[in-house]
Amino acid sequence: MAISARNFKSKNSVLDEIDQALIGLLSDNARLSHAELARSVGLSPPSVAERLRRLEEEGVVKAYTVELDPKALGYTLTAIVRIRPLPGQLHHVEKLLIETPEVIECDKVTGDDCFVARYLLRSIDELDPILERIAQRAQTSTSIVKASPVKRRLPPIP
Amino acid sequence: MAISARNFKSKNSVLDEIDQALIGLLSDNARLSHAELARSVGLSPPSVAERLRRLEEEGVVKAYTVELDPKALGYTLTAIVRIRPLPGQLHHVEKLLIETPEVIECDKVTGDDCFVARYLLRSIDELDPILERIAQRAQTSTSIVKASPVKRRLPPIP
DNA sequence: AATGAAAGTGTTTATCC
DNA sequence: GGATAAACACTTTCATT
Repeated sequence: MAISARNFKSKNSVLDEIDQALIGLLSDNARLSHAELARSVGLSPPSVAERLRRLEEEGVVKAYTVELDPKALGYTLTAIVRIRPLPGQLHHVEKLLIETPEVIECDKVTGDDCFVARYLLRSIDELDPILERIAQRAQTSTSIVKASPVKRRLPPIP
Repeated sequence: MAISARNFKSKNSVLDEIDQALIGLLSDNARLSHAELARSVGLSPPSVAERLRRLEEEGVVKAYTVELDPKALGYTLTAIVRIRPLPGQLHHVEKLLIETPEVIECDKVTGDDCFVARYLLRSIDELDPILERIAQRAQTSTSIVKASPVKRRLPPIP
């Protein structure tokens, strides 16, 4: 069988306007009922349910999740740290990053800096102790986030 | 709104085990019904509704949102770009970043590199054209994401 | 803070187009 | 792909503790 219409679709999903509208609505409030979504897009609730089922099945919609406010939990500071492990320390450093709950995101990248990690901190005083363990096994370069001109947003939808 | 007793409270939220469980459940699936949540934590649906209402009011829960899979939309590549605007170009560069839909996240940071931006790309061929406009107004340093040892996760909850 | 009861909504499945 | 209808489930409000 050649590339089937369905496989083709799932890897190159072109979403119609209604799918886009549904995703837009859910990105604002993932708890909207099928009934509310249906009223917004002009379909019946079962049709909305079926579209969401398909979007989930195709893997376009990966999850519905909750966004917490770090400030409300006392995290007043975000730091972005570039990390270059010392020779032989790569795996240990990676394990340390994974096991540090203050690291809320970490990517392994090309280039001299092997990792880029995002830390949440309660105060600037926490920076030094938290980086200390890693500093023994890696060179680090820390930037403090002053503002976020683009907060996490959706990928552009084809 | 000025600083109020309520804001104060929201800055020092200590969540009990049930609130933590609710957040944990919702972070896996923000569309779970109050009834399902209630069964999981051993409360009645109205009690769950009231706890969520409070978490939202306190600002701990900022939003319920949908997570899309960039791969399913054709974005095979993620790049992290550090951007140092040339003299006088800071605002123009910032505007450009905000208006570029491929930039799904951008922070303004301390240090020589003024911005750190996360780009989604369909292929490596897109990198050069997309950076070109910015390259006229800033020095850039690009890292390609090879892996993500820590995918976006929740802040540690007190 | 939490509950139970009741009225109002929403979901889901089957059937049809 | 989408609609309707009916059975079932959930949500929300309120009085109670």
